[in-house]
Amino acid sequence: MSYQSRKQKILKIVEEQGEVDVKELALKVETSEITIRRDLAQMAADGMIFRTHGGAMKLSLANIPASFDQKIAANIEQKDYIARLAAQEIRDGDIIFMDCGSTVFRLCQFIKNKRIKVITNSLPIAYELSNTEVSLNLIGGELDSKRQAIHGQIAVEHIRRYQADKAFMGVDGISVENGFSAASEKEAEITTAMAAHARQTYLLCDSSKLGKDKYLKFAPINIIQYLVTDASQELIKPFIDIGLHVIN
Amino acid sequence: MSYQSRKQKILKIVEEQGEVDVKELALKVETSEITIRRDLAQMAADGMIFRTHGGAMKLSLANIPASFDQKIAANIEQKDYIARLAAQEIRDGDIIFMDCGSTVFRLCQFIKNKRIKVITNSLPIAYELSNTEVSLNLIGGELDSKRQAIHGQIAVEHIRRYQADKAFMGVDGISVENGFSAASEKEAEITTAMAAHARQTYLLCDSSKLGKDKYLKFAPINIIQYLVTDASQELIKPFIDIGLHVIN
DNA sequence: TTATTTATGATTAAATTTGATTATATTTGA
DNA sequence: TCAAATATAATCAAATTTAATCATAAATAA
Repeated sequence: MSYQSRKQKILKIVEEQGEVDVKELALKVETSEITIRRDLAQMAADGMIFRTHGGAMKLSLANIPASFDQKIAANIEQKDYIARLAAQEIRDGDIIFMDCGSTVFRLCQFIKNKRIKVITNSLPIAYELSNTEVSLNLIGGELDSKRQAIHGQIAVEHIRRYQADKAFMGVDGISVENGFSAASEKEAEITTAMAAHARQTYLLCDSSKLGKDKYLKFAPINIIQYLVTDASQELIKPFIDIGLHVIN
Repeated sequence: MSYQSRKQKILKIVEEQGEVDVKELALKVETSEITIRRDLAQMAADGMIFRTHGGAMKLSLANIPASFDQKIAANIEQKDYIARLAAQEIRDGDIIFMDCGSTVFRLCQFIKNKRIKVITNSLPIAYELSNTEVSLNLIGGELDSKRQAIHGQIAVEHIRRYQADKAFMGVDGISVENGFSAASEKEAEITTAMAAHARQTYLLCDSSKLGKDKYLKFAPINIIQYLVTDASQELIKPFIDIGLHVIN
């Protein structure tokens, strides 16, 4: 059986059952487990399935409750490392933007006791920071339930009313060649608007996104001044070379 | 079963029941208590649930400040009675305003499956209605942490952008003689703005507030068309006499 | 043909997930 | 308040899964 038709078979099984483990797939497709793993890795990279530990899931099942959750669950250590570094940049009295990135969310735990004002479009952040020392300003507009965040024209106009000291943001992809890229126009709008209305802009970005491009390129790299990351010197170097401040 | 789908299962149970303990979850998900604890710890860190001693709670139930919690808990029966009546006025396709009143909050449970758009300044309502059939529009601006709601000039301007079918609101005091009165200017602003931008305005008001005045008189009674209440005929009569529709 | 790439499988090492155990912390009720 | 009951955290160990190499076979190209 060809490589392609095997993949199709796998996809069909995953779609039908919702969730399968590697062993079962190997049996049904009559191949070794290691081949199944290789196939699954590729298919997950192509966004055809959601890879779980031990098997795979249908995308729709994996995403429904909140794609935000799974994003957040990934690479927790790196994200906390990055968030802690970013938190050190914040001074009492600052007015900061926080977008709906999963790494940005991890910032919350480190800033609960700071006397700052946070302007955010993220519902989880709003929830996490309500009843803390932080003074909150919510960006208004339509709620995107998948991201648990507010997007759209109204949100952008809201952002434009303010001038913040710092903006802390995430992004789907960033590279020296193509600048910022996103998987959604909505996120791009917010990122651009926040960057334009903050004196200093920090990108919180784990190594998995550095040097990667997504389908929508939306801004040159120089809309930010600081890159906070856990990435290696090697990965960071091109960004330093073009004049970005890198915190790591 | 992968841990991803186990987490989803847990989340679903927590959302449905509002509150569960570890033992029950372990039983239902068929795993050990320690695994449940680990999952809950992660989910709480990710802001998906609220971790309690012994189990977990739905976010919208937890972390609400005591003041708001008490307001909601007070006179539950009357509030639910009023909320149920109000919910019957809502049709699929409606665009409605909901303010941060505690009786208005009780409306949520009755409208989760309606295909409507809700524009609200209340954070608890936003949490309660996120991930339901309802499409949400959040009013932006400064968060008042005591009321868990957004108030202020920016919020008022946000409201003015929209024209809704119906507005559902609470108030601190209402009387035939003095109209609407509130304990805070901020609430008065929001009430006035919502009433002005809805075709039909419903006041949800338990008997304890009927005929009472608070220190700030801010609007004549005729900014609303409907009064939804549990009050006795005797209390209601003056309002009917001046031409208000009373639902009870 | 021969060389080279590609796909697959086997083996081993590393990482992840889970459960058990024990010590610590929290809650509850006298 | 204290003590008993309960829940949690921390540590360790086992099982499972995955990643990393290497080797082999098949397919492709020169």
